[in-house]
Amino acid sequence: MEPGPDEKFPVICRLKRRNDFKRVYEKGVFTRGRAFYFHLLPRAKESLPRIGISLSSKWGGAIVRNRMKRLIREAFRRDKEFFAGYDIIVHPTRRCKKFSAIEIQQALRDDFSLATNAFLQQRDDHVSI
RNA sequence: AGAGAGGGCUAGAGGGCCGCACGGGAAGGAAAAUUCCGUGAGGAAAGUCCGGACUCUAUAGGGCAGACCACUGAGGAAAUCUCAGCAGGGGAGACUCUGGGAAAGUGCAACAGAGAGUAGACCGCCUAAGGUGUAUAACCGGUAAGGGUGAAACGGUGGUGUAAGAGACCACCAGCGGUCCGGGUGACCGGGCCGGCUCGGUAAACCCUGGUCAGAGCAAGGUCAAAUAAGAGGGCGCGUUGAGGGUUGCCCGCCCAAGCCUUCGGGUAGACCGCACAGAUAGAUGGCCCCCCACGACAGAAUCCGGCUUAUUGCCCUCUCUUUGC
RNA sequence: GCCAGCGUAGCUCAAUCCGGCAGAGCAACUGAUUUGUAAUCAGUAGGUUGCCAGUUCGACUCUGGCCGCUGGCU
Repeated sequence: MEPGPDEKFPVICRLKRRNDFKRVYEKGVFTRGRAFYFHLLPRAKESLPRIGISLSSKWGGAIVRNRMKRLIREAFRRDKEFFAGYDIIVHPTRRCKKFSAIEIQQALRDDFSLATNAFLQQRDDHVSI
């Protein structure tokens, strides 16, 4: 019985270890979107994506940060297939403070597709050089 | 109706789908996944301002220094805690704020002002006695009632008195000290008598009196695993003339003592316990829809309790003042 | 999470211990000098002393509470 394309278990889909974060920061690629910044590191194809969220205390109070993390996690849970094959660290910008859940989901999709395109282009450039 | 004072309660409710953390059960050799059930943020979780519990390092003793607290009674493990009271200040009032000692000593009070603490004479007032003398009143002189300065000027009012005045003297009042009586557990209150006639402010200045106090803090601390275990420079000392360490900050005294201190360089940063009838270690409470209402404010546990302070939604009760009407 | 420290002119800092007119340098502005600019000289302005209470006659200073910033401890 395979996990299937359901909307469950973001448990093993999270970056947990300090080493995991370190690897993404050091070996991954940094891209800027309109509402979110990403650190990306590709993994094996079709494997489950893993997400980490980075929010400093300067971003807001504990309530605001918790809410942001929950909304991002919810959007990620809904669209796990879309992010498949990557380790992702998300940095929300101040712009998404006012966003609702739907807006967050839309912005996350848009910015992520932009990021992957840029990433693939960068890699192709590297290969061509 | 408006303005205010005190106290209390509350912190969206119900339903559907999906999802998260922990615990328990089913099936399974075990783990993961699956499925069922239960539990799952606050009145301030916040600030870290007080006090503890707990843990480690210590602890023969003495002195000095330091920190904190301070009306009375009760509660409390304790507290910059709570309740009730007392005194003083603020307010028109409901009510509220503050709380040892200034008569043990030292210091401070800018500017202004004559004078800022046994001080003082700028303007003013006086010519009785004494001196100079131009014989008015100028000066020496006397005085501190009035003006003026200041936050504050050494009691207030009235009278006697006097050259003018002054607790110099008298009456009343305010205040101080002593003593006696009565009330109260007490802080204190009320009254009588006597005294000197007035003795200021500041202790959130030093200080005095009384009381309390070892230091650090769960990133405390403990167990396991892994890694380096290799060095280089500088300083002091090597058996009683002893470097260094411990003993609260300092001193005395005491104890240990052959290696110690410091700078650079190198390595690991995982798991479990601590840890909870919510409870993790990238850190759990969310999303969508229906519906009702006041249309949802401040805001998220990280060792745990008792308080304080600050932020903030809606409502209720009691009371005060002002205005208008009956 | 726990524990410390700091907020003064646009900037860097004094004055705070022990309360008594809030100052210096750079920067800014105006004038002089120069054909013009820089440098130089003379002058001017700029402050809720982070905020709010309290003690005091009087607070940058003392006391308490908030706000912001910085650092240390795994």
